[in-house]
Parts: sequence; C-alpha cells; structure tokens
Amino acid sequence: MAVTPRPYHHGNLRLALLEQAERTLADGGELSLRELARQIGVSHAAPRRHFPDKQALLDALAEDGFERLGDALRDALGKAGDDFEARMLAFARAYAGFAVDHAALLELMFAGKHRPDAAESLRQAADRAFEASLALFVEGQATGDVVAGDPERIGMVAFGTVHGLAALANSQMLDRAALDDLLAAAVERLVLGLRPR
Amino acid sequence: MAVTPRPYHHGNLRLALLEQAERTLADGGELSLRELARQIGVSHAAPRRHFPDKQALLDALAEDGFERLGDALRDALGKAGDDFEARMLAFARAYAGFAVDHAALLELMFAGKHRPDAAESLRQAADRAFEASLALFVEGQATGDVVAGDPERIGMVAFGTVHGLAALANSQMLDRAALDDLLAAAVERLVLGLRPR
DNA sequence: ACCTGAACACCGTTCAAGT
DNA sequence: ACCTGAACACCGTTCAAGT
Repeated sequence: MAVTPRPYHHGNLRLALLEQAERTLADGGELSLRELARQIGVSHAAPRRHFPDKQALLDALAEDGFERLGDALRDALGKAGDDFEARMLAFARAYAGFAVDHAALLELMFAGKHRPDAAESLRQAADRAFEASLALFVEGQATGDVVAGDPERIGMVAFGTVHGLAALANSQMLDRAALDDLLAAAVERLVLGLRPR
Repeated sequence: MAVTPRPYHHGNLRLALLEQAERTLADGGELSLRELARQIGVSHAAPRRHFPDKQALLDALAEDGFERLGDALRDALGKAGDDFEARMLAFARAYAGFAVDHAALLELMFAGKHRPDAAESLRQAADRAFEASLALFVEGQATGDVVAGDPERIGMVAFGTVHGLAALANSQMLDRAALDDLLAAAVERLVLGLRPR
C-alpha cells in the first residue's frame, strides 16, 4: 500500500483544474485555487502556468457554461415539434432547467464584473447561446405567430423573462414547482402578447 | 495639526459600518470587514460586537436594500397616474433604475446563499418590496385591465421579467439605453398579454 | 515548458485581556 | 457593554529555483 509518488508532470492540468472546479461548483463549494491544486495534487503555484489568475479560470468556466447552455437550448428546440407556443415552452424549460441545475455556474456566466475586459471567446460563446433563442422568433415571424419588428429586441425580452424567473428561483424566492408553473404562465402571456393583431 | 486621538467608544459603530459598506459597494469595491474597520478607525475585531460574522452584515445591507427598493417602487407608483400601462412602465423603470444604480447591492439582496437560514426580518423586507408590485395587478384586475387569476402569479411573472432585463443589463449584455427601450417593449407586450379577451 | 517551495500581503474568525 | 491585540488558518499572487 505504498503511496505511489506522483509524476512530475501532470497529464493535462488545465483540463483537470476545469473539471475539478466544475465539480466543486456543482457541490455548492467555494472556488479556491489553492484548494483545487491540493485536490488535484499539484503545488498551489502550478495553476498559474495555465491560468494567469483566478479570473482567467472563472472566465474559462463561464465560456464552457455558455457553450453547454447553447447546446441545451438547441437540443430542446430540436425535439420540440412545430407549434410556436410548445417551442417557446421548451426553450423556457430548457433555460430554466440549466439555470437551476447549474446555479453557481450561471452566476459566474452572468457575473459581468469580468465583462468589460473579457476575452472575445467568452463574449462569442454568450452570443452563440443567445442566438439559439433568437432563431425561435425569426421562425415565429415567418409562421405568423410573432409581430414584425427587430427579432433581437423580441428575443431579449423573452430571454430576460425566463432569465429573471430562473434568477428568482435561484434566489429562493420561488421553489422549483412554482418556477415550472410560472414559466408556463409567462410563456402563455408572452405568446399572446407577441401575436400579431 | 496633531492627530486627535480617537475616543475609546465609537458613537454608533453598527451604523457606521453599514454606511461605510454601502459607500464601498456603490464605489464598486470589494467588501472586507477588516478594511471597513480600518476606514472607520476601529480594530478589526470590533465589528464582531455588532455583526457576529460577515454574512450578518451582508444580510443587514440586503434588508436595507429591500426596504429602499420597496420605497422606490411605492414612490414611483404614487406619482404614476391612473393608466394601467403607464403604471406598469413606471414600476418597471423604477425597479430597473434601482437595479442599475445599485447593482452590487441588488446582487447581495438576491444572493440566495444566505436565504435558507436568513433572518425573518430580511425575508419580510423582501416580501414587502414584492407587495408593491402585487398591488399593481390587484388594481389592474379591478379596473378590468388584467385577466382574473392569482395576482401573486401574475405579479411574479412581471417582477421576473423586469428583474431579468435589469440583470442582463447589469451583466453588460445590455447597455442602459437598450434597457430602457426593452423595458418599454416588455411592458407593452406584458400589458397586451395580460388583457382579458 | 512545466512545476515547486518560500515569501508577501491580505482575509475572516477566535479569544484572552483591557476599560 | 464595548473594544483591543495577538493568534490561527486560510487566501491569491509573485518569483527564484529546480528538472
């Protein structure tokens, strides 16, 4: 049972750090660079080779989060059939599901502190996630379910509504059951409000 | 120009801590208990007599924030006249204005981490702020501007929509001008969606 | 190129002691 | 009752040095 000495080189420390960080985040723990290094088995200064500072690691986590959020949204819409309200609801549920299941990660993604000087890749990942919802309204206008107008504006209102309800749920102002109910109510009202008249 | 020695007793350390904390928050700084104590001129352990730990100070700030938010909402609605859409817009602008002007404080208020075991007074302050929006929909139902149904559900949807757009603005996904424009669009759609048919 | 280990300047929290 | 000062166990960041 001798402790096998760790090799000097760690296989892929960058990836190991990101994975360990996501695990810690999912477990509701605080992110400490030193603690991550400890769990992986490298010195506390080793992460510096891969992330110049803590914010760089947080940005990488956020970027990955936006990619996964975009995937989840596209996946949900891909399975949602043709009815506009059904597609809106699928979008809302997918967004809120991600938000509730990855509350700490979502907070990082929207932290905003690291936005003025954020990496271009992070900005792009966020835009790509948002585009998944944008497409929904372009479709809706084509099928006559949605009034004319800048789809980006309309999309942002819908995105904001769902984001807001998810944020309230993550703030414990709503329980999960109430969230699902309110999402349905919000979607119903949004669909009515967006219909051409 | 001799430095006048500080008296042993500080007049009202609790209040001084809260005020200094709000100032720091408004300036975009990080909150450090030790730094607050330093700025006020007491030892780093002195705050402990008034706040058992850092979270207790954060909770007190959040509670004060909810009270001021409620005041701002009630004030805006008091000045808003009778038209339902105008009142909705006044509410939305007042909420978003507070959110943008006190971004760091809002984050504290909705942190949620400190909610499961939060003080009852904090919960009540949050509820009271929310009630300011609730009243709007009870009115709307009385005047026939809003469909029947649980006003708390309807209120939460509206609250969530405005909260979400403000959160996106604070995440730098929207600039201030776009926020105001989107609030108006969201309110217009909400009002249409809520109308009895 | 990648990592270590010591060092620096911070934290929040605790506690015996002072007045 | 209210505050101090030293102590403890942490942080993130830096840097000379090792391989």
